[in-house]
Amino acid sequence: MVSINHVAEIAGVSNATVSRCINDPLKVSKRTRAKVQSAIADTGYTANTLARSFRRGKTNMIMVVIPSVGDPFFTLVMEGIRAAAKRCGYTIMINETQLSDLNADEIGAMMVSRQADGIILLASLSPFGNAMLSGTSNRPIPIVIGCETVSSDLASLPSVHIDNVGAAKEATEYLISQGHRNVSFISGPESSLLTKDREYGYLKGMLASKTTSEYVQIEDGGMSIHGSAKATRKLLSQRPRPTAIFCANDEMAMGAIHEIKNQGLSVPEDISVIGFDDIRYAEITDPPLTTIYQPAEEIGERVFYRVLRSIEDAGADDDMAEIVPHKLIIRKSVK
Amino acid sequence: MVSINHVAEIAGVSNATVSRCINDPLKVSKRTRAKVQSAIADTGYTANTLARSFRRGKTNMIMVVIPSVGDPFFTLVMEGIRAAAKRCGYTIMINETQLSDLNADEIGAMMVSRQADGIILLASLSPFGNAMLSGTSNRPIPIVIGCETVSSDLASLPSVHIDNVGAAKEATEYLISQGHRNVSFISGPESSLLTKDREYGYLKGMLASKTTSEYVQIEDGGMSIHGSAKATRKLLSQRPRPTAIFCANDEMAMGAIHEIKNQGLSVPEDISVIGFDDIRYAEITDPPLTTIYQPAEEIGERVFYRVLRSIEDAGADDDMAEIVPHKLIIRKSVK
DNA sequence: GCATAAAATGTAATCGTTTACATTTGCCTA
DNA sequence: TAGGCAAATGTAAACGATTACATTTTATGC
Repeated sequence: MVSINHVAEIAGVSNATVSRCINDPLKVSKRTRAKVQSAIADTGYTANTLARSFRRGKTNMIMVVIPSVGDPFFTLVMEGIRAAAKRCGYTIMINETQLSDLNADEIGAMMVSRQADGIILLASLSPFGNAMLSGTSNRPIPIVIGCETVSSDLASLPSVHIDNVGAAKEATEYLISQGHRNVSFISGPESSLLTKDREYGYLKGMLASKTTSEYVQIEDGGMSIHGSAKATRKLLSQRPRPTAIFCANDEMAMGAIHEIKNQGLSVPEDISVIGFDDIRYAEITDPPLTTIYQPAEEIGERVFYRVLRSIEDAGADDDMAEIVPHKLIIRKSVK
Repeated sequence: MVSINHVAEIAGVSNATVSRCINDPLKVSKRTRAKVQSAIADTGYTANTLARSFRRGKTNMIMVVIPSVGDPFFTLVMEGIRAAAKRCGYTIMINETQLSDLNADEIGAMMVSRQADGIILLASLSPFGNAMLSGTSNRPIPIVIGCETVSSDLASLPSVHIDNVGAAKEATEYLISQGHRNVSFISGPESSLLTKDREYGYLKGMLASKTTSEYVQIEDGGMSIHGSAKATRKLLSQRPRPTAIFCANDEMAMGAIHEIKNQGLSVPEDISVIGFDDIRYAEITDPPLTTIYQPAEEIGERVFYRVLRSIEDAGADDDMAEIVPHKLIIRKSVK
């Protein structure tokens, strides 16, 4: 493999000159620049990224930890991250880590491995404290949470997300305003704090209304289509039967709709369904899904810039939560 | 940041001993091992991955190039890759590159950047030749194609995929066997060779039958829900109207079904729809989607081991295509 | 043409590991 | 206890880039 020294030899200059020619071309005379460039072309030289990153102590990579690459919502967030990263000359590395596997120590290990300049966490952490996460100054590299929130057990981390509690409350209130009294909620796993926030929002919405405060029913849908279908089956078998089901994300709403139809009932005539996220399938479900829209790409973009700012200026990190607006999208799955 | 030298000093040994203690503990005496280990624990030392990779000339990373991280089918393939990679101590790096952006030169650049020990391409290459892709020995690091096929313009590359032509022909023949004569095909973009193969399979199926050989209709659905909906609208406006639509992937089938219903028609009573891939949504569409199943995780696993073999033994690379079996899954979208 | 400043280039140290080779230590046997 | 061999450890040179500092070349003004 051709190295910078090889190029230097061919061009008849020192390796330092070749390096300058690549990284700061104006520092080298036109004549030598031409020589070096043709030597580079002749040899087909490309800088060894590892050597460079090692020496510079900077990889220009951001690691994104994501619970599931297949999630259509996170895909959009990723898209926002990717676009911003590209603009800024960063490469993103996706690390798919199941929620349950993820604990603060593992993140700590990632942080010190120096393979990335920063970490974006599209997942919540298990509530095990870790020195590296407490306090800006202890973190070897910056870490920002997107979409999710942080357990209060941990020192707070900078984050970008919607007001999950408020949005879920809004969705619940919408169902109530449509005349629903028996509203059930299909939640995600314990490990997803964001889901707990939505659950809390549901509860707040239900309890705020005298008419519904007695009917509160929560079933775990495991954040999957099948889990949600199963949860729906259980909900439908209970009496009084829910007239509306609020799912913690759209994919679970799809599972719920499927199961409701399977039982010979129809949406929204018999049961209304409302989702969360507004993924790309939401408008083509049958009926089209009423849901909460999150500005996914914007979250991605903001979360990236947040990390970038901390990379460039370690002091800029402020551990604040940045709240972006959500929106209720009314389609046809709620009557 | 604490380095190996620091640990060595604390433990009162040389850095070489610390290194051995980490990489080949049996080579160091029990007594020193204990000293070193406690020094590591005291200092919280973690090896600098960059320095290590640089020195070793090996990163233990595999780069996966994927057209869209959100694609539910590729997600499954990724899952297979990831599981196998984990077993073998490799980290995977996902590089999402839009099909249209991807050309052989860019891949070449990735190859020489040495950031990964191997490349898995879940995408086809633009038909621009590149010396690095022609002939095993020219490639700095191994590259294997998964799911997709390679343009014959390029020298062949090792690959793992189903028989797309055969599977598409089978799907078409199934429609014909159900009595359909006017079968239309919704294809993907030119850049996706896999889609072209499926198109070719469709053509073969249609032309093999005297009854359908005159009706051949192909519309570009751009591999997206919306593109497919648009293509479907066009197909439905034509006379004679298709009685069945074969979509090059399931997501486009979802778009087609949505549009058919939008027009007040029903599936499969008025129009039958068949998809390809058997993604997780296929069984919850309304009606559940008849489609071609691909062993996605198995493909991922095989493609990983293929790369691994080439990494461990450069001569093992054989440029052969490995064909895995597919299966027609009959659900309710075809009558 | 000379002094001087500025620009261009070269020299060599450095980043943190690994590892070939050299040296020391420990153990066993005669 | 000396001799010899194996095991354990140390020494120092890589890996390929960047960069502070030293040196050379070029440009400028007189």
